[in-house]
Amino acid sequence: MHNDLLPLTIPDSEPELYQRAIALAGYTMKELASLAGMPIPEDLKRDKGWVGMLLERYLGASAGSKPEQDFPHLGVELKTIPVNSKGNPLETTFVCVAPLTGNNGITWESSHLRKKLCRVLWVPVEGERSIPLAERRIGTALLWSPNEQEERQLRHDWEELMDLIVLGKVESITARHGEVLQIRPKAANSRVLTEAIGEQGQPIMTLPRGFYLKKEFTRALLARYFDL
DNA sequence: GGGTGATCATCG
DNA sequence: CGATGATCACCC
Repeated sequence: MHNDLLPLTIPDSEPELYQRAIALAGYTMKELASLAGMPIPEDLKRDKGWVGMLLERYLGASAGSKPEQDFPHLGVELKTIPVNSKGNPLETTFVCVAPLTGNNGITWESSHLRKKLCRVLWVPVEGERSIPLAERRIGTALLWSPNEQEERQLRHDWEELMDLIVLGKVESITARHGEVLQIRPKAANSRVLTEAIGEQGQPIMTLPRGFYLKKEFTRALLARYFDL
């Protein structure tokens, strides 16, 4: 362990960010939390974002709640991804909130989702519940941008899902829509409501939704780099 | 309420 | 037993 692992500055270039991420590979949550002076919860039941926050700290991401990328000056988004012993994702990946109103004139090119996914620093983390949180290890990070096929898939699903939203069919959307991208609830609980477009074009109140990447999509992109 | 970080837990 | 729908904590 070395204190160089915990910089107090934000990275000023993409290579620097990448080097910081790579340097974390192999360390356990216990080691990193200890050096950062962060208490470790027993599990993630009530601290679901804990690993993400820990990594933000080590990589110099501007913490907090911004609809922007984690590294706006670099145009890079940070995502931690829980994986099993084979390196396959254990969970889908939240990308951003699905906009349910104000979508006139919004295109794939101008979409929030495309911006978030144009450059992502993926940090795999052991996520199996059989491993105590403190003993889980960081994997080897990778910098990714969608290739032609991935962008095509994302765009296709995004356009299909956004069409349903704009046409007032948001409440008929299930997680089964979309090949690589899905829309699921994203809220504190099922009583939370937000405005959307109803079937007759009228305003309705509905559960807030988010865009999530399906596991097969992230599995494939991780493998694409692993096999290099 | 609407964002950030995500995983939980029930059900088919 | 994996995926869908639900939920947890914190910020402003």
